[in-house]
Amino acid sequence: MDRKLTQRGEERRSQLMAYATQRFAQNGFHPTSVAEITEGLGVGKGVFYWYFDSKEELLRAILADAQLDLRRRQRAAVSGAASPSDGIERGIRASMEWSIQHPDYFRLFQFAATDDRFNNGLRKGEQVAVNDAAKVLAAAMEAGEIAQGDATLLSHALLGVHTHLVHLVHRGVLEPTDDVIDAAVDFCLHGLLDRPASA
Amino acid sequence: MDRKLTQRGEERRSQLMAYATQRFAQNGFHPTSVAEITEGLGVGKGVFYWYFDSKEELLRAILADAQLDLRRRQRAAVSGAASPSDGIERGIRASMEWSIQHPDYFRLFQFAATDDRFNNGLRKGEQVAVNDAAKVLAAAMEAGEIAQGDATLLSHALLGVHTHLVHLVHRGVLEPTDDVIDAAVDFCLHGLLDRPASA
DNA sequence: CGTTGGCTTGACCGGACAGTCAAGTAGGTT
DNA sequence: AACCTACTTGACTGTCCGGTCAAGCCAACG
Repeated sequence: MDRKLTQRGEERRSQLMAYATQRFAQNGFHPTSVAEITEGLGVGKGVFYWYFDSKEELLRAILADAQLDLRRRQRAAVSGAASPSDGIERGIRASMEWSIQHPDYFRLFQFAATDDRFNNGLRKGEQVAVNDAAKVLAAAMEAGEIAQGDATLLSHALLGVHTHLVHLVHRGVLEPTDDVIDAAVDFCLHGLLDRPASA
Repeated sequence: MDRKLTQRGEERRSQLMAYATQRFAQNGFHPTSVAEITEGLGVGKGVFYWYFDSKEELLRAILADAQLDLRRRQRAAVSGAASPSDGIERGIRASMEWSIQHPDYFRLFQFAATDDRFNNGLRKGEQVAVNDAAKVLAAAMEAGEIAQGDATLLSHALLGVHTHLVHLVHRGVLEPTDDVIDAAVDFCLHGLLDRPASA
């Protein structure tokens, strides 16, 4: 869908995306109908199809936006790092903070990962983020700051810890405090065996 | 749905569950219709509703079965452990092996975690498994085999590593070899900083 | 061989849903 | 004022879906 949009049009489009994000996250993608979205906004159904080709395209657009925002945040965090290993820590912290602050986006990512219709689009973005992380890890290995290993696989391990712990925060199992993030960082850096006394 | 089932009935029920598992995993729960399941099996639609109250109940039954099987495998693995830390390693290995061997179940778990209609049922089971793991971790801390920390949170961190790496195996990003499991175990035990040379 | 009850059939129902479209509105430009 | 075009409306369509049900089938048992 490529359409010339006025200022007003852009706002309407954003409004649709924001409301749909909320509904999809709370109610699920499939169970949420297009009519539910337009009615929730008090507009006619045609409005939706003026801005989006389909419900699927809408979700794809939402996911792309969210990924862009997350990556911006990650890049900004890592760019100020004093050393590779500091970059790792900043990356983990920034990712977790963002994910905790954006529960709806996080939830949509989780859903999209289970559906091939959307997963393919996500993978590209995840790939880029993981490659970035792997580069930092490789640099840290090079600098002797961390032990040798498969940088890509380790990046994914970090991602796994991040994802699962954030999920628990959103479920209310863990409090959204810095303690959780600290614990995640400690675990990623030291594992179970060799954890610093401060943990 | 409580119904007296003959041998034949039990087989039909299992057949429905097995086929639905496959379809749900490949095509998604919502996009897969009941008619698709019964037609795929070459039976009338009424057969489905003889064995299950609804599509939802079917998925719940599948998930419960899968969880039971996984927990059996985990318990068997951990029961033969020589020490708490050996139990941790066995638990991780058994869980990953099971998840790699049951991609459809794994995928349904992932989906169910994104949908409140099913997530609640899953949590109980996950809770039990995590509590088991936390007990082993606590014992290992007690025995001085691993550093002190929040055993529950650390169990979840292990779960996060497990889940994400298995996901990659199913996506074909990683080969389903023991190397992946070895790397996961190493990461969980030593983190990034203090990894043994063998890694 | 008749009866019981587990099992199967498939047409049917009410409703919901994604997407369309002809008609209309309104803000900006000339 | 006339006009253009971005935007909006909401009834409508065709389809599909979850679930029902009256009727029939058949294996087992007495």
